[in-house]
Amino acid sequence: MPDNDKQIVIANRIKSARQLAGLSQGQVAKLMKLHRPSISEIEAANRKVSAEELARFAEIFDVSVSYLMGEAPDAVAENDERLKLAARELSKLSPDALNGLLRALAAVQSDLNTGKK
Amino acid sequence: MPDNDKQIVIANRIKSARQLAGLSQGQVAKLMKLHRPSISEIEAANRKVSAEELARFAEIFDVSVSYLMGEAPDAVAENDERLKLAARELSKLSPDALNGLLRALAAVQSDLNTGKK
DNA sequence: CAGTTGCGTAAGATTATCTTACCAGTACGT
DNA sequence: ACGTACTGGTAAGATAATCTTACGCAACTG
Repeated sequence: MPDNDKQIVIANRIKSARQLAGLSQGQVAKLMKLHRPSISEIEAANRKVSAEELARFAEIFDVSVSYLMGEAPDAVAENDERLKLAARELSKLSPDALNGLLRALAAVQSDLNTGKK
Repeated sequence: MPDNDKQIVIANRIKSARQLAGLSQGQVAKLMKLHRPSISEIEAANRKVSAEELARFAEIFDVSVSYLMGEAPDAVAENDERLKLAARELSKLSPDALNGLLRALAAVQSDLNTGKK
């Protein structure tokens, strides 16, 4: 499974973040309400980390979740030029208006898909 | 255990992001190399989501990981994620429909600006 | 040396997930 | 109406992951 790369990156980030936070595995285990061996296995990439656990790690170490996931800071890929224009229009709306519009759009789309209306 | 709240939030975000992306559970299951019932259970918050899986969901739906985690209600970032989803909805419309919608948006916007409603 | 702390790891018990299957609702064409 | 296909929820046994306890070892400290 060459897809474990991600898990290894996450494991390494967790370990280094813990060390930089000056915490022992035992202390972290207590804060996470886990047993110490679990922390050890997580840092060795022998155990998966759930999304909830990842959020808690980020809290404890005071880092962002995306950092623990080894993500690049900026990742807003906009391919279609028209989408940019549409998004720019939308960005001028208030959050409430945007909310309503999103629902309306979803409705329109499902109508198109099902051939209704 | 208000600790399951997080998982419920994540589950809801995944479900709504999937729907807005116009994908069925089966399609997502294929992309994730999981079985469809697993997607169903994840969206029902009956199964945990691993960090790796969360990253993959974010890829597939083209949203940020932190959005799926229900994090950082940084109004701007939140708005940005919703804009992405809205923009993708727009891309599914016909050119004519899109043009009309853009005009309607401009009208709505001017209404907002002038305090009308 | 004796005690402590931190970390890694093993093994059986426990729990979660997977896999297959069946079900109901919806939409569409015959 | 019918049959077919697509979507989503859920059950049950098989499978895989995690937990829990325990042991071992190295690096310190008094």
